[in-house]
Amino acid sequence: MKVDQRYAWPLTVTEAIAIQEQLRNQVITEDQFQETIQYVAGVDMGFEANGTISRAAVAVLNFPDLQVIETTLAYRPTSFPYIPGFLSFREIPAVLDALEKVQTIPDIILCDGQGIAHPRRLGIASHLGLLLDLPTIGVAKSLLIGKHEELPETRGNWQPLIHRGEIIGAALRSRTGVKPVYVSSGHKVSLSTAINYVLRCTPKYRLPETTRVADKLASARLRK
DNA sequence: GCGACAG
DNA sequence: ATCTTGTCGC
Repeated sequence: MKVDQRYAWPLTVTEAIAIQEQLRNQVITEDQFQETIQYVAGVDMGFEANGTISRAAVAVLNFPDLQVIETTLAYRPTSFPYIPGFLSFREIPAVLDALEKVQTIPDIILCDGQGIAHPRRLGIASHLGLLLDLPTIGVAKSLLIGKHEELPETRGNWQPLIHRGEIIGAALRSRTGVKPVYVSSGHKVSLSTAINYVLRCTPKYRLPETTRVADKLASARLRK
């Protein structure tokens, strides 16, 4: 798919904050996509050579069957350090490279990380969704900000994630008896819809099949 | 000022 | 994220 790569990436945290503050108002947290979802994609990142090389993998699966349709891989020098709250500036460049190689344009992308469950409401899922103008959902393995009540052990239960009196996402039990995942709107997807799709993409394991496939492809262990 | 802190 | 073997539990 075509990806606009003319985007100017920041070199400092100060510049990054300015970009986040400017983009946060453009994020849409309501459903804004056609009802017929045919393809869902997942992205995964890996790093090599002491973190100097970024490796991005994209997996496109059909929906709701979740059969793998296509996968792509891309490398590029890492240009931004890992700083909590600024993950997108470190990972999105390589992700865009991998997405450029994709033939099948996904209807929704599930990202490894937060959507609006972010200090300035612009986690990696929201940022990527804005750049691509595609619906995105944030699915994180751990919490960045916010608090939530305990939730029942059985799959499907969830509790709202609260930050400064706002519901920014949900702690969702994607599998019975395991730690919850943190779901939030990325762009053009509401929270309830996001939860719905995450559950439909999580038939067996804690993480969505999309990210699991991408992870397998980019697994450092298997590449060694 | 002291912790917390996506991947 | 990454460094890494076996091990506990359903």
